[in-house]
Amino acid sequence: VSRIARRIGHLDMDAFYAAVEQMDHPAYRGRPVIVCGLGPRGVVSTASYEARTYGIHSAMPTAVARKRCPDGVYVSPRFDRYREFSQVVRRILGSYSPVVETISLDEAFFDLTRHGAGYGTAARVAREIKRRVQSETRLTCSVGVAPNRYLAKLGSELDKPDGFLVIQPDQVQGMLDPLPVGRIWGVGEVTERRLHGLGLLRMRDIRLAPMDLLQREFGEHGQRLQELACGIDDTPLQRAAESRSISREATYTFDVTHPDEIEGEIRALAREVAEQLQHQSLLCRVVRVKIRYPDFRTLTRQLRLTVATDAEQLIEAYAAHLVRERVTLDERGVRLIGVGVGDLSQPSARQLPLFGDPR
DNA sequence: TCTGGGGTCCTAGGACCC
DNA sequence: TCTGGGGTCCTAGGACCC
Repeated sequence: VSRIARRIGHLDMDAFYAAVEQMDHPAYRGRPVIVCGLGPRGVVSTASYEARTYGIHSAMPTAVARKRCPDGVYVSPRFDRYREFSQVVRRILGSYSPVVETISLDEAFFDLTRHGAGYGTAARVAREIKRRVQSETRLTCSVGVAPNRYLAKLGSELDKPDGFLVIQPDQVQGMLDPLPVGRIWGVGEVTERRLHGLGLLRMRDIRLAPMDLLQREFGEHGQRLQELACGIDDTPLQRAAESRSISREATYTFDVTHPDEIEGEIRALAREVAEQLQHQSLLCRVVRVKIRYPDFRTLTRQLRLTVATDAEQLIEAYAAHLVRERVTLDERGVRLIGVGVGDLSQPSARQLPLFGDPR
């Protein structure tokens, strides 16, 4: 594969869910808005910038947020509404880029390479995209343009909200070196702690670290880590791939204690999963259940089927079997119950029913 | 203050087979 | 009597992302 210099863009809507709520509800504008699970076990999806000044951020328990900002506006997400805006943005990106890689409702990568060599034109086009998104959605976004995905995303992050940042190849090292290692895509809390333990605090430290140290500590991942710290990333943009799993799970306000009730919930979730499977015309060969105990210990049990299926009764029965036979339940009950299917495939002619559709 | 829901990818260990 | 090497498949758990 030839390695052609690229100009990749990344667009990130600013505090997206909260911004949509503020647009739809003028009374919310200028106030701290927190889009979150409203129950006692809910967490924050998105905090508006007003809310962030109270130290509220994504993934924070709603209870904590309420404590920090009792007068905030707390609302549950309306994904259908967000999807509408998301589609507008995607359409705009699609009119400038041959391939748009959607990461989530509020984030996407796009490719500006064909607009010409160098960064002059790419930057101009990206500016235009940003302007159009703003005028067509009335929402602000942040845009990064760089030689690859990883740097483009970093660019949009470094200059938000309402940001615009171009990172050219000769600026990469100077820009990355002082950044904390936690900014590397794929470095979460655990890896960050391990890196700190090794005395590697900034990207520069990883860039200069001996490869055998990184490889000893992180195995295969070590080399990738160093590449990212140097700003190297050759992964191409990809259109949304076929999904590899489908799942439904729920955390209950009160722990579910009775085994019959747990099985009932499992069956209901299994039916929803099967429904979606059928809706997407897919078959599964793995069924799994997930249980989280009150102490947050979490386990999964899965089983492989001999033939791929989308049959509601089968998926329901296997899920019920797994939780009955393979999960230890006691009087403490469970806080979360989940059902999922995996190893998805499209039905082939061979798998079509021989004597008509049994449904 | 107490930890969502939807995903992806990776690793390790055991069973099994030749 | 005391234990190979390589491969595949399956399961479970964990890190990570938005």
